[in-house]
Amino acid sequence: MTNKELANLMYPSVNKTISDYETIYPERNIDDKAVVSRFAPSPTGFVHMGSLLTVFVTNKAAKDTNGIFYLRIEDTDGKRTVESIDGIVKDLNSFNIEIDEGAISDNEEIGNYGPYVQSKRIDIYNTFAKWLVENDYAYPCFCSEEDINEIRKVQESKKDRIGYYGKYAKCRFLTNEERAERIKNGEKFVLRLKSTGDFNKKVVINDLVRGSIEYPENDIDHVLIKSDGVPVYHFAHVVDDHLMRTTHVTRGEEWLPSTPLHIELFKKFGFKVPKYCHLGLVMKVDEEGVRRKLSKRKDPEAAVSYYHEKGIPVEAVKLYLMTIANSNFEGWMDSNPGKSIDEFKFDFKKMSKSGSLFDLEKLLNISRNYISRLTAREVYDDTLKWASEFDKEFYEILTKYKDYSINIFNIEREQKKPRKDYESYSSIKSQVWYMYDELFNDNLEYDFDKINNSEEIKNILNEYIKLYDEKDDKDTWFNKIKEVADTLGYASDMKAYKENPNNYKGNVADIATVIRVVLTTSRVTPDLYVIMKLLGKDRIINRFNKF
RNA sequence: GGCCAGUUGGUGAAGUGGCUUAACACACUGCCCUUUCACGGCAGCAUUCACGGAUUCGAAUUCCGUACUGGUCACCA
Repeated sequence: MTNKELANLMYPSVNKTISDYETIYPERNIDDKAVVSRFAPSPTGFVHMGSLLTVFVTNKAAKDTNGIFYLRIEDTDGKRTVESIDGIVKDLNSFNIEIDEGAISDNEEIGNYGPYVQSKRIDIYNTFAKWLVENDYAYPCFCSEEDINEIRKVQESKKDRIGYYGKYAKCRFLTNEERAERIKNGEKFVLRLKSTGDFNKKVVINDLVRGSIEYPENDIDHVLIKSDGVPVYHFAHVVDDHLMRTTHVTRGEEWLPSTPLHIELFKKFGFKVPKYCHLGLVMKVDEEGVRRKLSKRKDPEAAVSYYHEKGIPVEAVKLYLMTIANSNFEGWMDSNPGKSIDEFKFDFKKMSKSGSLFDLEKLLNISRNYISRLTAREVYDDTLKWASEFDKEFYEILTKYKDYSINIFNIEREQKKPRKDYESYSSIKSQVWYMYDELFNDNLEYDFDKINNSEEIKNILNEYIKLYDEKDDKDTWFNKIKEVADTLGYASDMKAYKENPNNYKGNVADIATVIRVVLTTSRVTPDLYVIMKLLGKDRIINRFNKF
């Protein structure tokens, strides 16, 4: 019996050839240097921070070269419950990552190289599988799980390499007649590669991130198609990335060891091997001080939604990702102030080979800097948007006092080096709450410093309110605080105070602190002069009386 | 256990044989400025690049070995 006859028996419904598909999915008509790349997640819910880095970098590489970035859904695992892809699409959208082609919802897609969902490509895989059988590059295997375990036991006892290969690959030695017989009897089978690799020879992987890496050639007769007719990752990867004309395969470094298999498959088909970019994993140090992969299950900060809840600007997350992706990015930013991240040329070669530690501290710092460069109006709009979803109370206040809020956000903003105290939109309320009477009313805890005697505090307030005038400019305003200091026996001149502290009850800073704390409860606030201007005399008097 | 990769300060890292007495950024510490905080300024923070050996006039940078960390060895991706 010929291989062709066997192939027909195995894949009776196949009615196309590989060259048919080559015609349907022709080489892309784009520049030689253009990168065609993809994000290919399995549909297990939402996008993980590590994946987001991969997506980001992959997408950037395509954009930088006027290439194509597409989304392919790898849903070939029957055990993982197939969920909607909406979560993935939503997360991508929320980071403004544009998809040129691919699935855009559970039953819609764009682009001419689809379907982009692997479970809809079974006919294609079968066509390629059939070709392998015809050419003696693959064969049906009838081994059960027990058979495989048996083989492993033998290999372990002989200290041989584990795996279905060479003389251990029992079904490799069946005749086509035997194969046909068993198939006709309805026996389940998987399709296995008939590997021609030699473990003692080396194959070189030219990885864009890692340079050239030598591996032993693959000689394992890997399963290509499972007994349910669905391909495994390895096979789908080769078929899809060829047909979709992918030029750059970006994936986690966990795929490195199976790359020799992928290369063998590409070569058997006579396809061009794409460029590989194996990225280091994003790590974190957990409570026990152990360095490990950032986990979707254990680490809240692994989920992309965490950043939305926290109100960390999408742009800041992107900037952070780029700093871990290409370490020269920060320097580039500094020497190109105001330029968009889009103008930065990303380079795979500059990526770190080892997995980088996820640093929330650094992200927040970038976020602080980013927010400090926005206009007060932008801060208002973004915060309002955030609050509409995550803080209804604040949302209402912001809506009610729009102009007032914008003025608050503008404190010490329009200067060369703006204030950097908002690390996220969620943190803003806790820094400006005292500006709003609605939030100022309950359970006030005043954080006084040196002067904490209420009689003395009232004295100071009484003395001060006599002098306060809303129309004062900043110097006049401060001179009046000095005046109160002088009247009550505090030093108005800091130098004089430092020389002879014992001659005074305290100094002008203590007086300013009292006013500050009575108005805001806090010792730490932005410029008190501006705060008082914004509060207005009525509120000031109220708060003085309230104390 | 086999195969592969990685290892520069608290963190991200620059660095590809002499310009490195190891850049930059974050964090941290001290001082200064100052009505608080922040900003800013100044200073400090790895005599050393996991360890051992080799090559060399010279090594974080090349080679070998060891250790540690990570990945992988499924009809999961």
